[in-house]
Amino acid sequence: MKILVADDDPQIVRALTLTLGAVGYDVATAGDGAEALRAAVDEHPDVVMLDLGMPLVGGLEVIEGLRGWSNVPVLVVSGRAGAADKVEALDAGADDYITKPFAMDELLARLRALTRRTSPTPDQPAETFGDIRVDFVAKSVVREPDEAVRLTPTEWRILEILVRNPGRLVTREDILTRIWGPAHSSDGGYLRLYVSQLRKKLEAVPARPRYLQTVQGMGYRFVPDDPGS
Amino acid sequence: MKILVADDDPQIVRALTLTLGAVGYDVATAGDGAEALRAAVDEHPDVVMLDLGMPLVGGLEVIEGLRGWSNVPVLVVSGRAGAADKVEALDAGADDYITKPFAMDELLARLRALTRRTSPTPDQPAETFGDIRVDFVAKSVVREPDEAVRLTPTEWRILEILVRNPGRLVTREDILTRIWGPAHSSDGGYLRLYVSQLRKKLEAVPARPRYLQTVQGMGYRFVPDDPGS
DNA sequence: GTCGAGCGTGAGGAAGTCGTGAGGAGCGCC
DNA sequence: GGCGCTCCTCACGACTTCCTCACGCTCGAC
Repeated sequence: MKILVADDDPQIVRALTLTLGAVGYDVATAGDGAEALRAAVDEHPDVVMLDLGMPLVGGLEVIEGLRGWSNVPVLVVSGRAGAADKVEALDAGADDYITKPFAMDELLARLRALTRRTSPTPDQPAETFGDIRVDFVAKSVVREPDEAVRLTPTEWRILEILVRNPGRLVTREDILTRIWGPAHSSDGGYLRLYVSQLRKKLEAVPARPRYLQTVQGMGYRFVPDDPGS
Repeated sequence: MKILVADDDPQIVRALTLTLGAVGYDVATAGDGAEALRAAVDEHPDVVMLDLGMPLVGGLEVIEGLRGWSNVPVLVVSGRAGAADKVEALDAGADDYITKPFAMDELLARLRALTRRTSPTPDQPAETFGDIRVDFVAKSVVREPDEAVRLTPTEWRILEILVRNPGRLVTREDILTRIWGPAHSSDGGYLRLYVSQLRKKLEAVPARPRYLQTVQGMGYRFVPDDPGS
């Protein structure tokens, strides 16, 4: 999570850099408006903290400049407490406005609130192997280039467990309890069936599985493509 | 643009209703937290204004209740000016926090800032598929070149959820809670009905849906046109 | 070579899910 | 009150999914 701090007071910049860095933000800084715009282009911050009263290019102009091509969340930090200033900044495109002096707690909370809205979907959304693409977000499986593969809910759940553990052995018992609950810890024959159907739908040669491999007496293992070969 | 105002002081509610109504908002009101949650389910506001100090069910609990199934923007209005209160509310899921007494100008500006983020879709104001054009801004559907398609409010909401998640599977449960509130997580048969009616109005061959596809046992999926073919 | 355990796979019935037509309740509007 | 619209209930047929059963195969033990 990268944040751009723009303020013409070096002491404030320094204090914010330290504090924000300490709580885990990646911090970029700018000392005036022009620098802030340049930094926004170069660094692609996830959120911008902006002082209104900067020399040369003011905070308002920075907001307007940003909004031309980006919708990164902007938090304005200003010494001016008047409603007119706030209205002006917010209507120019700022997302929040906090007046100096401020409590660091509140600032951090407002930053969290701003970034919360824009950050979801951080992890790996998909996995591909062979000509198959498994999209965990869309919950869809397609055979490249464009053929949808239909899976039943149970098939999907088993595939997800396996593919989310690439290279690792997943015991039969593990899969059974995760799908049918703790009561089913031994296979009545259905797991075999579903794996069989998955292979029929996904493997080029179902009889000789390349990706959904059986480990005798233990369970199953998803073997991803080796990018090295 | 519909706004839900929740405050236990009738005078404030009255003042806000008048002012917000005058600037063009459609206003719903609630006098306590329980009422607020009920109104959120029934009215589906585009933004919620929440007083923290309400009797019975407090503002914080309302936020938590809302966040279980909705991500409507929440602006907290409170007499408590301490940083701790702000942090608590913002971290509970509120998007902004303003202290009483406040300037009406600023309140309106903050509301504009909040709704700006969520109402005009960040990417597209409209989506087209087949000979159908869905305009999110105008909340209208037309069959090209010029025939308006009439949707009921509920139909529109379901269509919007699906079309705003192109290619993604949307769980039946997800749709149900987002439209009928957290109490309805299992289908009594009405979702099926509305989807059926949507298909009748939008699909060329309702019996063989091209765009509004069913995923057995899981939910529905909007499959957009493939621009590549 | 024989045997048995573990696994893959086909067939088929039970159970559940989905689509759709008919129709009643509630509500605002004339 | 009558009308039109929307929401929701109910019921039934069609279809999908789940699971059982049975049988054949593979592979290691002896």
